[in-house]
Amino acid sequence: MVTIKDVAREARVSVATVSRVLNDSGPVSEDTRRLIHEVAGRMRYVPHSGARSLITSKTETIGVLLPDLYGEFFSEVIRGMDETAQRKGYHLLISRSYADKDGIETAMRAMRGRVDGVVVMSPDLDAESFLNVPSTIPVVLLCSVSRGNEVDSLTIQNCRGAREMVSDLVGRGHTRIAIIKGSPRNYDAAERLRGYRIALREAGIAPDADLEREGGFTEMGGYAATLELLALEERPTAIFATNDSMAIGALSALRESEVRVPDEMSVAGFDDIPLARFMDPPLSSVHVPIRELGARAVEILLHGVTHKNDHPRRRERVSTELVIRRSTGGVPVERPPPKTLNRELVPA
Amino acid sequence: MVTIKDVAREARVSVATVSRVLNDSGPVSEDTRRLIHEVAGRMRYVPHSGARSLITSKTETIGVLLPDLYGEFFSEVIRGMDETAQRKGYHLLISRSYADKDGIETAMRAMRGRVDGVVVMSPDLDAESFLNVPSTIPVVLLCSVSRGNEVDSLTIQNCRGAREMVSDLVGRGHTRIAIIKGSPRNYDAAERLRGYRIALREAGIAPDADLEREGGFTEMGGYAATLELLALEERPTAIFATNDSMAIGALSALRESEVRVPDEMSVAGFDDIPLARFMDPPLSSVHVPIRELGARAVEILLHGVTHKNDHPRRRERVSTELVIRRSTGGVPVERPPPKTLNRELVPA
DNA sequence: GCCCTCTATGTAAACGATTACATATTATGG
DNA sequence: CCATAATATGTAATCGTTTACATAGAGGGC
Repeated sequence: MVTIKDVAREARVSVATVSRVLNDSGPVSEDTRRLIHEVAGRMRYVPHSGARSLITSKTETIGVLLPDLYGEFFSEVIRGMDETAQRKGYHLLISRSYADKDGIETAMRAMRGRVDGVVVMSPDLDAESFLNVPSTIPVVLLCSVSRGNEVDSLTIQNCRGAREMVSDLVGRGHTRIAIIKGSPRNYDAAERLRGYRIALREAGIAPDADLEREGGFTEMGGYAATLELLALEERPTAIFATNDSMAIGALSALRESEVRVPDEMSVAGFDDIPLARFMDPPLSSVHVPIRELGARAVEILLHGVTHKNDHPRRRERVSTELVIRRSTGGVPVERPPPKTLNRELVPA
Repeated sequence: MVTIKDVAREARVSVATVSRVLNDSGPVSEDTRRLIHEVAGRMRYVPHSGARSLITSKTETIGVLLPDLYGEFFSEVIRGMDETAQRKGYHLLISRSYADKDGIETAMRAMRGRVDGVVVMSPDLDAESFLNVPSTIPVVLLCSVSRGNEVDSLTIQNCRGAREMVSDLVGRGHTRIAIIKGSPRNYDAAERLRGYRIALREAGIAPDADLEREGGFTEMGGYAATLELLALEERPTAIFATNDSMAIGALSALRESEVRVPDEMSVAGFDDIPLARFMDPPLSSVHVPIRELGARAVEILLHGVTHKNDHPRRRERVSTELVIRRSTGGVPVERPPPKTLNRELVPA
């Protein structure tokens, strides 16, 4: 592998000069500049990023810690992250970690010296506990509960979104509204459940434990939960799945059971993944700007990076938007999602 | 940030001893070993991976070059890669690159010194041309045409899979079978189209240009292409979409046009993404072991890494399997996918 | 008591870049 | 024509590790 020394030797100059030419730093005569470019090109010299980052202490890489890589939601988040990261000249080092504290800590250790900052997406409720290792590099907590004021955080307006969706169902005459929850240890899931309960209370509808099922955020889970709901003495007339994967599972179960949607049963999801509008019937959902979520997380992180992690901490929450399609009795109109990302600061 | 020197000073030993303890290399007395562990733990010392990899010339990271991060297919591939990579102690550096030669070259340069090998997934037909930069690090070409013998490659049995699916449609009595193609520059797309044409020829069905539409591998593209097909004088009775995203778009268009599936129109996809079986009706598809594909790519790459890229090159192709569900008139039976990955060596 | 072999530790040279500082050359101004 | 400044280049330290080699002491066999 050809190094800067090889280039210097071949061009009969010092490594310093080569470095100066390649980085456009310091004065170099036009002749040597041309010469070195020619030699470097001919020798196919490629700088060793690892070596460079050791001395500059910038890796131009940001780490991403994910709980699991599953489904279109994550695919879109990563896409958003990669887009902005790349635009700002950064790379993405992705690591799926076990959601527990140990897993996160191990992963964080492994990232030392490889990244300039980390986006941690660990919906697990006690995610922040890994912060007893006060990290010197910037961290953005994504979709996680954040208690302390050590790191920046970015979350989804889960509670409000869920509440709006359930209220909308109420407005359409439903009184027996079931929910398919995610894991109780999952922050997003917990917040969406909270929104559901608030909406019911506001509508004066008594909660019913039979109507709260867990689906683990997977299609299969939503499918199974729906079959359970259908087996109830007194069926619900609407199902609010707390993410789209489960809603898709629900639709599948309803079709197999020959329950017509939305005539006999309304179904709503959460996230509004790109697929949602292609479902049968098109799925009502709480729109989350998924890509922008990833993009914004990277932006916040890079702000921390440029300020050497010595900046006032932010706590942001991105807005959701109700998208009513046919699965809850809406009319088939597609409005394009808003161009700008609506977000708000969350008081500590 | 605390370095190995700090630990050495605090423990009153040399850096060499600290290094030996932390890596379990060379003899160290039990006393010093305990001492150093204690000190390192107390000071929260974390080795700087960048510095280490500079001297060991192992980064324990593998690069992944993707054409685009879109949909469940990529999400699953990455998942498969991450699983095996992590199991073998490697990280994933992911980069979405413009599919052209320049883009790949730039991305490859940027990875110098950051990774021990690269999985390049560039379905673009002239992907391998970037190899005029004879890379010294191992490369695995994933889902790309590979002409030379410079690198390992792993592909999908596209042609056979497509051929089997179309033959199956023929066997069910269809003679007007449309195809929704991907980009002609896409290797997978081209091969699937080839399989379709072979199957038609075998069945003695004359090709019909009207029945070949392009959908760009997206839901929207499949949706639009289907509307075009429905507008034809003489409609097809079956649509073979060359990936599931387009098939989902097709189902959506058919439903809106009130064409019943499979009674009036059969629909088949390719890839068999996890969602396929939850469609309405459940989507017949050519099953591709997506996660295993990613996993196997990493395995092949790591084989190259351990052999310092001085190993006989492999050219593998993973088998597909026909999965007939209701969208082409199948009966609703779900068989679990095979546990082991079927693959074969491809002669050069 | 001597030599050899272990074991435990330290010293210093890498790895491949960047960059502060020193030095040599040329240009400018009086 | 000399002092000074500007330009061009080289030297060597540095980043945080690993590791080959050197050294020192302990133990064992003769």
